[in-house]
Amino acid sequence: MPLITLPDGTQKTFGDKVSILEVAKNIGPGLAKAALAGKVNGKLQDTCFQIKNDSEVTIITAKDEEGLEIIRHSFAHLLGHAIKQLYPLAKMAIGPTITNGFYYDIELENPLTINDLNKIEKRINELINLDYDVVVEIVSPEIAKETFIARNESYKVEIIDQIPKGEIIKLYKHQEYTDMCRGPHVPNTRHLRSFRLMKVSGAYWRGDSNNKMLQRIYGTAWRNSKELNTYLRQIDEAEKRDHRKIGRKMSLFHMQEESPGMVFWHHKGWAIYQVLEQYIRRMLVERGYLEIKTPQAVDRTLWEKSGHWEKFKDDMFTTTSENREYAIKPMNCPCHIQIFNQGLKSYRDLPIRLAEFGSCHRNEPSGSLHGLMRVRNFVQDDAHIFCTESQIQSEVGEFIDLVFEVYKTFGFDSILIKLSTRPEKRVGTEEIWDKSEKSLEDALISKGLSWEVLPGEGAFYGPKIEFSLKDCLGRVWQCGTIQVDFSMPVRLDASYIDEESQRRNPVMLHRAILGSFERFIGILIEHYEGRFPSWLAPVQAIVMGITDRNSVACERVTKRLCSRGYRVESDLRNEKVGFKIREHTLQRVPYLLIIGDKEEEAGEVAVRTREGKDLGKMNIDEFINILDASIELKGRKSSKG
RNA sequence: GCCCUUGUAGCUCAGCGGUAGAGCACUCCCUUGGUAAGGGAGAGGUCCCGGGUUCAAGUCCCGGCGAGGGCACCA
Repeated sequence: MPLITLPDGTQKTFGDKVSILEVAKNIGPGLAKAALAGKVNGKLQDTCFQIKNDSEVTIITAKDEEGLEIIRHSFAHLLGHAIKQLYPLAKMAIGPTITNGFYYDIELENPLTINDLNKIEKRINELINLDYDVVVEIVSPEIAKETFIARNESYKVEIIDQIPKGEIIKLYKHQEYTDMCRGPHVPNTRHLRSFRLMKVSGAYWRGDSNNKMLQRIYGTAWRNSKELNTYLRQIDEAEKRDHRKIGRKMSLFHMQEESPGMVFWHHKGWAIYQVLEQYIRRMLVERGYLEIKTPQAVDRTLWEKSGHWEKFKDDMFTTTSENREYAIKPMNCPCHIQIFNQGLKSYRDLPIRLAEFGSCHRNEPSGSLHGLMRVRNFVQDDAHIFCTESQIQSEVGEFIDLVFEVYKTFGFDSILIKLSTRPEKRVGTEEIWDKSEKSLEDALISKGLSWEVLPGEGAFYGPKIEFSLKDCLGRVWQCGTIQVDFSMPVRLDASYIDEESQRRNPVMLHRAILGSFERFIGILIEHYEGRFPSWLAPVQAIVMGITDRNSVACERVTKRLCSRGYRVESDLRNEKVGFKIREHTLQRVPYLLIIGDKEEEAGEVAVRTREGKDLGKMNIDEFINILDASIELKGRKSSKG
């Protein structure tokens, strides 16, 4: 007689066994109807699962996060059901859940189109309306294999072959369709209502580019139509913020076929870029960094020495001259070591922090290019810290503080930290890797931070910490990084003289805060939806007259503001003021200054914000105070900090 | 790089075998108007590039290049 303990502490006994559904029924018919699955001693089970021993049981409904996960997973099976009805020759591979939904990888003769997607969606809706039961069957791997061989599902057979012998397999039957899964799944399709098939794309079997490419159908699924619609609206919102669209509308930059993956910065985009660069430069100078500049093209031999040639030669742009082969630098570090290597260094000189806003080129695969986010030519706010082993922790610690301070300046206050450890392909001994990984961990601990470990994701020369920020739509962007490197200084003969007059190799810390300027500006465009805070706004104020009688006064004000270093333009076109206000508001100019006869006479300007707020009339100095305060705040959410 | 989609005016898009279209933007004219679009006229295109099919090709087919969405990659 199993003793069932419910989350609220209530205990119940049943016969010699009891199913989760029966437990739910016993609690109440409403719960039984809503039950999607159960958690028995912490493990999720189908509602038909028979409990034989004393257990803690929780009934899972759509209200639970796990319930939503189950709904999404079941939708993948339902998609399979519809697919096999419409395309009997389809071979189903895997259909997992993902953030906001699910996908299914399928092998099909013909490529699916948007039309097919509509057709499949229609069929799914027809199946949903049948409210059929999903039946679970527990079988041996042998039976499962027979089942899928009979169904000509070679991918499923391949998966079964990798399941350890003796393990049981659950088959989920959606009428004539059979799928295989750990489960649990919803007991009936009436729990599956709110979904949308989003897109089709290619995806390699088992994520390996040597394998066949399958067709992947992405879907989103939710508890109810309200949640679904909220999600769809969110996607629209994200689309409106697309930095490529806003970049064109605001004339910040453009790209063109002749140089794929490289940016033509227009003066307005470049203004943003410059403000960022000056800001970071100032932060670095305050912290003892030395700014340098190194060559764009460097002889192949240096890249061979550094180890980059072997691993990345196909991903570098190269050029030749007089029988010598050069690589356009894909990164700055080997060059920074060359500067470090000039002159003998003492332990007293360390740490040496060399910073460069170095333009790098990487021949990224064409399919990976994406607006400003993934380009072939980029500039990092790059620096390399040469230090002793005992200085690592404090240097990493100081860097962490710097990263947090910079991100706060843009209003990013949710920062995720990841620690990437040794990858398969790597240089350096195990001992060095142990030491490097530990020093990063220790620095994080000393700052009281929590982090996620990404095993095997480190660079080939060392482990790294990555800093990702969440933008206003909750999207996560990886920007900052700090990487420990014991290898490169050895490979490129960097050394210093220690306390005992011994020549030693310094440790090198690679680090960046923004990552690439290109990407970071892309993130900012989307984060602010083009409404840059005043310190970044390409045009901080527009001066416009009511009639052309006011043009001279406008020009005078513009000139005065420009001469003080503000980015200000006048709009003297023969248009009504309403037209100009509309246009510059759409151009997201923070302040609109209007001068009519009255203002001109009083030596004032009427100030309106891009939010449509009327700040009233004031003289220029008063406006300068407002602008200064706004610039001083930068992107921070309050004037403190 | 791989799969699918896609490339027409500065921008957003329509046209899908038979002499290139719209809206906005642009130029000129009228208008000098007080806080999100005043009116009129005009100019503007090797329909991405190269082949092919056809009496005839933005339109159909093949190849290249670019872009979009994914996958893979990301020092």
